[in-house]
Amino acid sequence: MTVTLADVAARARVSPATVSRVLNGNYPVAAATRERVLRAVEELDYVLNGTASSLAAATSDLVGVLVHDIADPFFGIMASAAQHAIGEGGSGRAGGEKLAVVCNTGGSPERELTYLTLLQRQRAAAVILMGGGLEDPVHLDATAAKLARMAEAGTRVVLCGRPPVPGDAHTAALVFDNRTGGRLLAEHLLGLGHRRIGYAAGPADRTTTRHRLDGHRQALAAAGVPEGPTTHGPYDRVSGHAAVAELFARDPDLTAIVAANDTVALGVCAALRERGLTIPGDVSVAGFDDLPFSVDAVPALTTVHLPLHGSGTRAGRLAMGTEEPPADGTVPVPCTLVVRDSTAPPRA
Amino acid sequence: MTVTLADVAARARVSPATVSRVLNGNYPVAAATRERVLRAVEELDYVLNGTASSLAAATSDLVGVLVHDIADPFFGIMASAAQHAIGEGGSGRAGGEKLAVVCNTGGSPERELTYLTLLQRQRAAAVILMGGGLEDPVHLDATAAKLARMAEAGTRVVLCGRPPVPGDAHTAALVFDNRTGGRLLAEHLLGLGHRRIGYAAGPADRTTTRHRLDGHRQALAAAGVPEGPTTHGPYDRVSGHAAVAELFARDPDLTAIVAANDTVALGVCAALRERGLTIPGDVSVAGFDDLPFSVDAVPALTTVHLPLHGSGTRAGRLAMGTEEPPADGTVPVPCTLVVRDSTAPPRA
DNA sequence: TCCGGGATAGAAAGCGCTTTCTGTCGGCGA
DNA sequence: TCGCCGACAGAAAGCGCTTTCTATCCCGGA
Repeated sequence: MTVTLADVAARARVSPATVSRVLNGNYPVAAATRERVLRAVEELDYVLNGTASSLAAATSDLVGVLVHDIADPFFGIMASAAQHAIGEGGSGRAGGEKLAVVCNTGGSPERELTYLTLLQRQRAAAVILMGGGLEDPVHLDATAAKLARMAEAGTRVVLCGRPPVPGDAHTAALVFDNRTGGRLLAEHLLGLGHRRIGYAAGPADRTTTRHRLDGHRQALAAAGVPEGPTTHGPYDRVSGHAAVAELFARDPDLTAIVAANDTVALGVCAALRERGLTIPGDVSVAGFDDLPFSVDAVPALTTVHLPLHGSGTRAGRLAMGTEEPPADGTVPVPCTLVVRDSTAPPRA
Repeated sequence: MTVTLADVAARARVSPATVSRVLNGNYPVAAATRERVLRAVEELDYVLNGTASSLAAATSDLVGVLVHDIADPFFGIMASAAQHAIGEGGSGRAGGEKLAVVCNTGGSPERELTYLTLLQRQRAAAVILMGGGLEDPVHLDATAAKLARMAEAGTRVVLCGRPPVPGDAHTAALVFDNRTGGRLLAEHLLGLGHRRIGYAAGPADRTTTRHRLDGHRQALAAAGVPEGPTTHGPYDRVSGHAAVAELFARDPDLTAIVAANDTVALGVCAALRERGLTIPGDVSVAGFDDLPFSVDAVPALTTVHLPLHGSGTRAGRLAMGTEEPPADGTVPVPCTLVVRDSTAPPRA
């Protein structure tokens, strides 16, 4: 049926062991023999059976990358960078590369667990979890437990943009400084003179959402400015669009709106325009993440830049073991404010 | 070390065979026995070894989804939909789901082949290739040959947005009617009165690019309007931005620009604005794909809608075997024109 | 000339599961 | 009452590879 290693061995007139050694290259084989084997491989069009190989060697070439939503550029960029880093990062078993696979959890903890189990089944070499976790302690625990077990079994675990599990020594974590990001944005608006700032936040139960909000509130409190209205919704434009009505209902005199991220900001802008309001003339709008389209938005979005690409790359390297994590496993990732055209001093 | 099926069997006081049967559920097992086994699984926290299972059963739960670039929403949306369809689509072996893995080829045929080999190694259950192929016959042949071999070995192959391989009976293909899309867009602009239309096209060597361009030219020819300047570049905003200077250099009197896709259109708009030109007052701009941000662009983009989500879902179903492909394996996907604010009659 | 040892290659024992082939047992028709 | 059959469970033979343990060969040094 399909060509097996034994067939290659027969054709090259060597033992299966030798073929395996040629393929894996971690044992001396005479040049002539190697040549013969490689020719046989070529002639028979042999493809190694990865499942058998993984089984026998008790390791695999699979690296899982779990994201909330691939279609969201935030994850797309990080995942893509990680996959690239993993592809580059030296050869896996059998002279091949690692297979970096990205899986969509849809932000659902159940799916996340399902995928983790699947990856665990495949004895994945590493797993990268991208994106904020849930605040819900039940799910947190379940996930943490599973990750701990996987780490124990030799799977490298990397968190990217998600807070580290307290007390877990096995996992490396890249943590975005969302709190500072939120603070910077608020300080920027306060500095421009805004005093009534609405906040179209992300889902209430995610760590990312809370951290950004925390920083925002911290800045307001420090300036002695009362907190404006806040809404919660998914990280999409519809959510931003819907937020506007709600925010204005709760404070008709808003002069600025901070959005959960750039995509939400786009929705906010659209809704403001529909109300006949200009940006930033009537209302200033700020986003988060500095996604690629933000610079082309009209007006170009003031936002908080997150080094998405770089973080994805580092996550990939950590997963490959190419880069060693710091002692405490946590790699802080700074956020920087990017001021563009969507924010300006309030009119009056 | 790790818990194996034999451990579970011992604990449940049954044979390994029985445990396997309980787990796979394709053989009668007495309720009481099943119960006992499941309890043992639970108690020991047993996780099936997917590699062993795949090896023994000669199939796997892996479904590969190859895309040019996850970070591009075009692919993100399709991949995400496909992954969802695959997740839903009934249980894989061992009561689990299929593991849909998406891989970034970066549009490089070498990486595409590498990933295909990796997937072939893993004895993937199916492979979905998303995005236009290369025009280059050498690479086409290499890929086609590999796909044929995989299909022969039982892997289901689905092409999505890529023309079918002529004479290949094994693969199903969802083909976007890019030609009609290009034609519709051109006819729309011609109908508005435009006679000098520039085209910021995608990479010259991709089928998608050529098909869109073909349709565009066909419409111009039918109307007896001479073809305007054309540039080629990647599907990103920078490419669109750069195209503008080039297009105007070749025809300073352009009244409309068609972009390779919406992302490119964004770059075109930005460059036009930098030149002090208004859209659509001075120049009309049209995109392609109807990506989510197009409706929020300012002005909202006239574009060609591609049912990305639906196509991804269908591709997923075809890969799962949930949906049967038509006899000739080709599923045509229609494009529809979406007229928004970025196109208007030319000034004079 | 003889021997120790480095360099290769082979034999064979698994890796952890699936599945075919055999039972075993209780019940039912004759 | 006997025999047959269906329902269930176990034995054991792999699936295709890796890797340890051995064997062989040929070299240089004594």
